[in-house]
Amino acid sequence: MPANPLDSPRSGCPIATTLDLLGDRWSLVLVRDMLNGKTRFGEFLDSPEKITTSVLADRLARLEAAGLVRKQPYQEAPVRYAYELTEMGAALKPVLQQVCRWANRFVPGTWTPPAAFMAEG
Amino acid sequence: MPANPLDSPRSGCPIATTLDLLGDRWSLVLVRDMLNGKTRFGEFLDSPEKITTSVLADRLARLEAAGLVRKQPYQEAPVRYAYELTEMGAALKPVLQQVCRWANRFVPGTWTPPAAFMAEG
DNA sequence: CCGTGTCACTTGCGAAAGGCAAGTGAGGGC
DNA sequence: GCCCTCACTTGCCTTTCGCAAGTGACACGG
Repeated sequence: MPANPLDSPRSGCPIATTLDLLGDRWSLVLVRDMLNGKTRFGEFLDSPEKITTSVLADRLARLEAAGLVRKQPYQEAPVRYAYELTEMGAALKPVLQQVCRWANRFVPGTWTPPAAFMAEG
Repeated sequence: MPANPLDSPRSGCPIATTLDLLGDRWSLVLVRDMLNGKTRFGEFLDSPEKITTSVLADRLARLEAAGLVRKQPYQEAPVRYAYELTEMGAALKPVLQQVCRWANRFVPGTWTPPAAFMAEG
């Protein structure tokens, strides 16, 4: 796949184009974690879904290339980076809220997200 | 992957569980087509994203196993099947509408969906 | 009958992506 | 000097994807 899938979408359909970028099992899990305040590599590894380091590094790079995530050093010596959502990335929140509503209604056993996450949507 | 990923979710998180089922580049494209009235194998092949027959057969089977899609014969001799969304599948419409709003706002070059698709959301 | 065509798939194969485990390197603490 | 943490990278193997071709049931035309 290209580094930034938005460079060569399969079609102009907004759904297909979004799936070119986010249509895998991990990207939106990372967006979820960032919406919940996680910023560091090690924090993403701690999530219960257990992403591997190689896939995590790849997804962070792709999300950054696509403009959803910004990578900033939060300290020097040694340099450590914080990953945070851009406006474009944070704007996926209503999408994830709808996903949660759907899953809570139709898929038994899914957790109810914290009220703070579902608010203002 | 298991035939029905909802049998062994990575976690109880509604987002992760939904991605176990729909987190690939094709499933939601098919849901989109069905929401737009397509029902037959050949119709899905005609979409501009050009899914291959093997992936299409696999995704239809998985969506059926998960309860999002119902497969019904619409004629005999030869038997031909129509695929249509169940209530669970059709309930993904608000998710796709949010995806369209996001993409139209942030991804240049995406088509504006027909008003009928975006209505009542 | 016999070939041609359509529909709905299945099969085979090489390429790409994903999962797992181990390694690396910069620095901090003792 | 030694071990620890953090943030990755590398290698290897398995799974999935994409493309192409093949299959089987039937309708239609000549």
